[in-house]
Amino acid sequence: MARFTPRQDEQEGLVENQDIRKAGLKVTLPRVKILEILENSEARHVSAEDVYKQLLANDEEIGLATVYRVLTQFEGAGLVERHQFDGGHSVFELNRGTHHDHIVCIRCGKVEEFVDESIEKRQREIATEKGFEIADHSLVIYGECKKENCPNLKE
Amino acid sequence: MARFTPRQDEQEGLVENQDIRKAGLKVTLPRVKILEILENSEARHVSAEDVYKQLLANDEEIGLATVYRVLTQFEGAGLVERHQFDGGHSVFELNRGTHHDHIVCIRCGKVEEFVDESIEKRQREIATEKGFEIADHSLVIYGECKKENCPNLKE
DNA sequence: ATTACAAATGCACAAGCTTCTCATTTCCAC
DNA sequence: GTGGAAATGAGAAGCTTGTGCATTTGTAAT
Ligand SMILES: [Mn+2]
Ligand SMILES: [Mn+2]
Ligand SMILES: [Zn+2]
Ligand SMILES: [Zn+2]
Repeated sequence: MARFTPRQDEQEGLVENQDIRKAGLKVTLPRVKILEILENSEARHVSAEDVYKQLLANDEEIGLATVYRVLTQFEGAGLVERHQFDGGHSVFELNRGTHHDHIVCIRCGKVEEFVDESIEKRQREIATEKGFEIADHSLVIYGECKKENCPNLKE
Repeated sequence: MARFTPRQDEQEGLVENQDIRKAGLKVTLPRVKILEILENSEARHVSAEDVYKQLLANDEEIGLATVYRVLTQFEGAGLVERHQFDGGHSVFELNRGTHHDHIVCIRCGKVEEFVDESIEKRQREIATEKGFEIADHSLVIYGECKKENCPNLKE
């Protein structure tokens, strides 16, 4: 009966297992579960602690150290991106292949995304002017979202 | 002879003592020394640890906790600005009253500054589009500075 | 100059986030 | 199925930043 049992990744129709392999990493249960959480989580931008708490809620016995290790490896492999919004701790999001910047509500923490080609272009020009070979950039706008939408302002 | 002894701050021709007072803070030796370091330090952008090490080098007996406390108070008073470049720890710089953004060399850590009004304007427009009341923003370009200038690339 | 008291400091300690250590377990090529 | 390298879990440790408290310092009024 074992002969016709499909492998788990085929069974569940997941594409991410191949992504993990492509990154040169062994396909382990923690890595698969963490990737699932990144895919399915309500919030697109999550901290390591957020991922860990989700794992606990799903009764997965995965250590916090592993979460940090795996997220860092996924970052190195280009599977996820790490951001450092003000406040010190990192947040991660699945790399969907399209660059974007962020606007964050300083009251409720909501994160929205945007792309502006004219800003991108000016950044490239500035780097060139300064003699820098640009590798990356981080643009975060901080503000207060609309009062009627902001969960931290119901008075 | 004491009658005609000028106060120390007049004696040294420093303007910052008044700035500290204007912020509603007592003019204490640690605060004066820390402000001096921010004014005179070679690097415009320094970490709390950098400031602390400078103090030690100057034989000042000022605790690291005081450095953090004072820098945070100066930030609150608008005397200094705090930035969170990638890497986890904060860097501080004297507030010279003019907003600017930063471009950082990922090899040697060098920081240069720039202002681009078209980027500033687009940011304001994007915030408005998204229904955010803009409070602040952080734009950092990461790249590699010119090889002949980069101290971490002499081969 | 002395006094008087709130404010600030230094030290030790603690919090919060992240990384490391290492014994044990898991994946995977054979 | 087995072997062995790679990965994990649990906890300790590291790093930056903040706090509690006894002591010192700055300030303004004597
Ligand atoms: Mn995003
Ligand atoms: Mn600057
Ligand atoms: Zn909000
Ligand atoms: Zn450089």
